[in-house]
Amino acid sequence: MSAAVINYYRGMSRWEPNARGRLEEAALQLYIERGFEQTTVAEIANRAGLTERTFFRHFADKREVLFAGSGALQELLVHTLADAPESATPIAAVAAAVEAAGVVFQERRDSVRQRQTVIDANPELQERELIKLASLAAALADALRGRGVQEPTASLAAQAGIAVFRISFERWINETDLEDLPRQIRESFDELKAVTSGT
Amino acid sequence: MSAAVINYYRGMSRWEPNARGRLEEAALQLYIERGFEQTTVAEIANRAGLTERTFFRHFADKREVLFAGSGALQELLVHTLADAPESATPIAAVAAAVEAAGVVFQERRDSVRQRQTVIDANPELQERELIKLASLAAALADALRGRGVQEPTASLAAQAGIAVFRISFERWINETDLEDLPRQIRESFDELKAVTSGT
DNA sequence: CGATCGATGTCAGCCGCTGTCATCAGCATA
DNA sequence: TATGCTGATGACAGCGGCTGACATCGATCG
Repeated sequence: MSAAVINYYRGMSRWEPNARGRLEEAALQLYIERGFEQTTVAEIANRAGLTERTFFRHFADKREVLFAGSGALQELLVHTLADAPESATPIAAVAAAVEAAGVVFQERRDSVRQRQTVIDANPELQERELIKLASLAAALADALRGRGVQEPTASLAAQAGIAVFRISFERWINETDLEDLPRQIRESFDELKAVTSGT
Repeated sequence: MSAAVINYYRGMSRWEPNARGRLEEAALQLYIERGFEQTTVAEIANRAGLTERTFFRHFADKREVLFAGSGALQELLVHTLADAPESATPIAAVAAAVEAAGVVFQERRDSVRQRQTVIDANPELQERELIKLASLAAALADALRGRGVQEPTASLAAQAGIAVFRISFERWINETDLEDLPRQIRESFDELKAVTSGT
């Protein structure tokens, strides 16, 4: 309809390109403007010039639109871990991967913060974030097993790494004076070492 | 209606007692029989002799009915941690709390397993479980801070403890030959120590 | 040129969940 | 004993998330 008219005058293809991206952008805007619960999927689709049905063809549910980048993050973690020297201990390999993720987050601090503000304001979104983090931990554990690490060592190292990331990330995003996330991550790994050494 | 009739003949109060418990029981049964998604709240309420509306007065949503016990678990963790000797290190205090939880789970292995089977079959329930675990970790971190432990040590020790619990629990519930959960927990704490010592 | 395809639109419908008001036994209190 | 209040439940309407089924129509391929 309206998109078709635009296309007609522009002489372009049937649909405006990048429907998925437009939906992501519209959703983030609205979640910030009105809050997650107060935003309907119909409103998001409308702002993107699409219909509600199309939204659900691109995203499994109303929450998932905020987590579109988690696949890429998982790949980064797994690849970085795989590239760690064979001699690296499990926790060192995990630390390298988590630190690499930290660098990426650091580079996009503003948008990361914006998104996190939305998530922190809504328990449903926190649930989704937690299961994504659990999925990352599972992927790390898998990658470790691929390097010959046995259970439960692989799962423990992976979970510990994700826990370190969570805690470092939270401090980095909340406290204005902690600007260096990778550094914060390194320090938290050291702190974890100190904490566990005194069982 | 039907409940009123029953009460009339029994000469008891207006409503059958323990509505909440009946709802929990009916829900678990149906989730096992047909699966979580295939069960409607109306069906649960019906089996419990109540209405859908009443279900939502007792539980915030369809998932929450499976997590009614999490409050008691949190209290157990916090109290056990508080009772640990003042001289105990943070991780040792956390270990004591998690181990106490392990004992409780051990005592109810059958019902725990049944419930976990339902959760493992459904991502929505896994999300809820993860946020409950995160809440437990937050409570442990709080309790540690109450003992004077600083951040990020408190959060790290708490998260590590929950990670150990998760991994131990998973192994305990999936492998028939690992019958002793508290023992599994102790061993995982030792393993964590070994893992982190080699950064 | 015609067939097929893929992204989107349209519509009907289920179900989770909520607000609102009614009901009515039990209890307290006059 | 009569009266009024309370708290748990029922009844009902309605919104919004989400899905299945079918229609549309430019692009692409043979």
